[in-house]
Amino acid sequence: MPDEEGHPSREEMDLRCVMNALADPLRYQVVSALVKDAEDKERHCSSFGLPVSKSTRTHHFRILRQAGLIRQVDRGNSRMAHLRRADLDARFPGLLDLIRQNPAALPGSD
Amino acid sequence: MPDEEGHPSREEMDLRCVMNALADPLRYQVVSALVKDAEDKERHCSSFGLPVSKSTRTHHFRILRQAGLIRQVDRGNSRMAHLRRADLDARFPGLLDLIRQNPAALPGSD
DNA sequence: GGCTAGGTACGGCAAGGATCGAACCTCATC
DNA sequence: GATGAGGTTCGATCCTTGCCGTACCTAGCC
Repeated sequence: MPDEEGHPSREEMDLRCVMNALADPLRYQVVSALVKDAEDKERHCSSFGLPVSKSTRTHHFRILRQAGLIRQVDRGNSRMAHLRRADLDARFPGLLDLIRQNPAALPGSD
Repeated sequence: MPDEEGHPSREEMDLRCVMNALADPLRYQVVSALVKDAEDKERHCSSFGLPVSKSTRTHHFRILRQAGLIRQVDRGNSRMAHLRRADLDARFPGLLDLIRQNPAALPGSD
């Protein structure tokens, strides 16, 4: 079962759940940005420039977290997100390569 | 641009569109079944045992077709579907392997 | 030609989910 | 302790979409 913060274990990850998370353009944009980052780089949840309100952002990050795509950790006041690269590579080999080769069409965020 | 029947060319395929198509359990089930089949095997659209009406089936197959996952060809009265294996392997290498390794949890069809 | 089976198109209904604002919580800072 | 920034939760709204039935089209068959 997922931990208290909703992170599934590597074995619990479900491909359809991941697909569903990636089907949304905002969420794909976040994951695509994380994939391009350096290994395990942590990013502020508000650093992706999502054109939505705080509550909507929380909603999208929860879906990404519950799908197992990202891990969120508390850093004092803020919350940092980073790709679960090792878990994803182990559980869904090739997935991150696919995303890397198909970057999100961002409105000027490259 | 897609042809008259809505099949996108290999270059037109969009990963998010594919993800969106695969996010639905019924559609994932269809693609998962096709992936397990022999190379380029054609299947009757009604041979997947989808628990929905004809019109809903048409709806789902259209989405799969427009995403580029399957190709539908007229065979007289019926319409046969087959995986666009070569196109998918070229455009999204590793995707079909992911699906193959994560079969749909079918209600008694294994 | 008439019938049937397989598919599609259309209109409508209902569930899911993307969105927001407001209220609240927590931590860091002053 | 007060303040402010960053996040979450809640309730409401609205749009998408999965679903169906009906009507219609086409091909094959009698």
